[in-house]
Amino acid sequence: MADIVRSVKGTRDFYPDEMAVRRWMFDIIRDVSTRFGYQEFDGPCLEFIDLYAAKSGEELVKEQAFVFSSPGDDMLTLRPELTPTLARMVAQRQYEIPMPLRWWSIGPFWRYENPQRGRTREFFQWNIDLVGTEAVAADAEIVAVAASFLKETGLSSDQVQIFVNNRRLMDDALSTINIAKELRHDVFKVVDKLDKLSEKEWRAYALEIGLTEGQVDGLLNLVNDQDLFMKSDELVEFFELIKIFGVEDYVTYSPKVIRGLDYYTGTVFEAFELGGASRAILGGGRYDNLVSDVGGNRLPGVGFAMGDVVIELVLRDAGVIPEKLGHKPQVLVTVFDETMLPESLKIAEEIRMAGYRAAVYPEADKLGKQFKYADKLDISVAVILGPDELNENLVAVKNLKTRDQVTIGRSELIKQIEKFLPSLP
RNA sequence: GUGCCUGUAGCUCAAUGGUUAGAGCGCCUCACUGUGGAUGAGGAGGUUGAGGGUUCGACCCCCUUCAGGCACCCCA
Repeated sequence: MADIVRSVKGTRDFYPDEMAVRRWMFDIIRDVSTRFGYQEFDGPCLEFIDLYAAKSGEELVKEQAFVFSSPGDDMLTLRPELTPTLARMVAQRQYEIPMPLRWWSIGPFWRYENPQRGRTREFFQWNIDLVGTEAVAADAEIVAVAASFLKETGLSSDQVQIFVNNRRLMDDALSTINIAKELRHDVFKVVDKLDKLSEKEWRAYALEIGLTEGQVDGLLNLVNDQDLFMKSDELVEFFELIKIFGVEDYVTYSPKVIRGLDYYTGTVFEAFELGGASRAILGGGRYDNLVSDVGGNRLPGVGFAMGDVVIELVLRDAGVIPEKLGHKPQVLVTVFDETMLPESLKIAEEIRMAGYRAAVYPEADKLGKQFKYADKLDISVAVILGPDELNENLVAVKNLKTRDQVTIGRSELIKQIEKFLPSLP
């Protein structure tokens, strides 16, 4: 055992049970994305480091990306996020792609961080973007997609909420309490920290970046004003539209949501598990310059990203992951002895043609062992074909759940299996 | 990058510094050569993460190192 080469730190093995959960989540993501008219796309997992130098947060590339030189001495990186790739792909065909474009993607990403609960070094991320429009309806649609996903997984609006704010509104509001423009970037960071620090620590942090006591008080009033959104025509319209999308239960205004990243310009939002850990399930917002950094013309858009690790924890905690996932065989065809193997194979093929998942025990062995095997795989039906049955053109079918066994004519086989398999999972 | 905690059988864990490191579960065999979950009997499986030190004696104490977990940082 000690000789088995271990897996790379921060990566995960997906055994069939875990893979089934991942498949289930990804299927919901695909269903929701495509239902809203989004097209799937993907880029390479390897990119030149230059792609990220311009745009992403400094720390993301310098300290959190897997960077290495290729045998040809190119500086490459395993993609830590999708947006720069999306920006490049859009810029390359900026005047060919019909705008606005609706694209979505799910794939692996890598960040060199210390793994802990809810965070790995290799993870999957769902990205979805609506690019080429500044319409508020686009913002509402993207949030509606996020809400629809959460709803579809079985999470209730008591368990999860999407909090929405607007950077422009916050900018105006900060002006009313006389916070200088140069401080905005830092102030956004301060607001972002609000729920992560104690009030005392938070106040100290706010003062440290250069705010006065009066400004800190003003800021506190601001971020506790649940009606602040009424001062923003954009947000008023946004929430009207959210009602029409039918997801208003899942969406709330919050002046505390601001997002750390610099490139957001308008609507910003984050989904949180309520009551549980306060880590964001997904986050996104409106940006004005998707492609200008990679050499395109100004192109506004709105989108969000969701990692698979946190959402899976939330889904697990909420107990909404279905019990029986995956595609184990439904029927095991036993092999009585070596001479019977061809007949068993024939029967299995017959069952498959009828649309059931059937596996043949691959060799002749004690029936008890074969049953035990079926048991461990949670297979519900076994087919037994011995010399007695073969001589009279019969076959025995056993319901492993109820222990009922019947011997019937070969032509009745499928009908009997149907009786024993109540519903297709 | 920083801090804290933990490494003993496949898994979950025991074992005052003192014989040959144990248990439950799991695994294999048999009771049961045409029938599984139960029961009983037997069996396999360990360089106690690795290296060094202290000691008459180390799973236990000390140092180093590796790995894992958690938290900070940052973010999905």
